[in-house]
Amino acid sequence: MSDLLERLRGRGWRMTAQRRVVAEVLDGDHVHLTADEVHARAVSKLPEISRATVYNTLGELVSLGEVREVSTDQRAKRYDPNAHRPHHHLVCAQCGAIRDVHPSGNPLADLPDSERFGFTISGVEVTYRGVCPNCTAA
Amino acid sequence: MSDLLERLRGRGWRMTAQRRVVAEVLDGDHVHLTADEVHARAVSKLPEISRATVYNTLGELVSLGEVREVSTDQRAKRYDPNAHRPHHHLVCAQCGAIRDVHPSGNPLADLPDSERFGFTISGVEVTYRGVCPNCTAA
DNA sequence: CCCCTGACTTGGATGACGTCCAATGCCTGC
DNA sequence: GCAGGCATTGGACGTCATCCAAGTCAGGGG
Repeated sequence: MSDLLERLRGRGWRMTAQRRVVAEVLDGDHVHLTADEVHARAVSKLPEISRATVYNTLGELVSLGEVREVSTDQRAKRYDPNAHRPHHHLVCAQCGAIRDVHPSGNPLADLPDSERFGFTISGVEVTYRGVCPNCTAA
Repeated sequence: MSDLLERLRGRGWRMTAQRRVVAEVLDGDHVHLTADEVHARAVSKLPEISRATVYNTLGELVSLGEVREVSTDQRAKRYDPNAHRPHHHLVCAQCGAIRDVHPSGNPLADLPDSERFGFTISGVEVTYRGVCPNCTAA
């Protein structure tokens, strides 16, 4: 993750304790925290950090392309630090668990011109829904 | 749409003026209204209808499988009366316009077992993003 | 045809999530 | 170090949605 911090500094990001903590919280695979969860974890490392700063920082990381914003349900947005390797998501309908997945096909190729209605297509998101092993067992 | 009303009555739905109006508003292709838009249109036909009733009725139509809930952005949920023919969505990143599309591939077949993490997959949603002809021109 | 009952409707309170703002704090280049 | 400007703060505000208790109404039984 420190490479992320280096990269950001290189882009002229002013480094502060708050931003460092937020970046640290967003580390790892299959991490998909809500803003509130990020804030809760950040507080445990830096008690005086405010919600507004977490929202600001997350928004900046998204604009910089370092973090992806994911809406798997109609609840709070989630933040996915795995922004550099394209992937899609698999969501448990019961507990909300999320895994990153890499399907083999190319959905963009599957949309014929006749179904594009003159749009200039720029991207596609795929969300698989199902029930995770834990919830199936229960 | 009256066939929808017939079907619902057949399932023991108590028919009321409010429900009829909501069902009428949700008619047509490429219709993806928010709850508030549904309410606004319903009010013009039945001035005293309340927001709560619109939310209740939309929720029931969704449980009955007659309407699909769609979250194309992180704003308000949208309601899609085209629930019987499977399809995906194409969204304009600028104006938010939504079209129903029918890609040729089968995304479910594109997810190998090794990428299923033990989940029991039940469905998949695909959202194409781009810019519509109107916004491209502007 | 009317009445009764349980389902439906209402609107206002409540809650989750996110944004905005003016005042203050504190990086960083000089 | 100092200054200037970007970053942080927290509390108000906004949007979308849900909840609730009280009143209303659809439609089957008599």
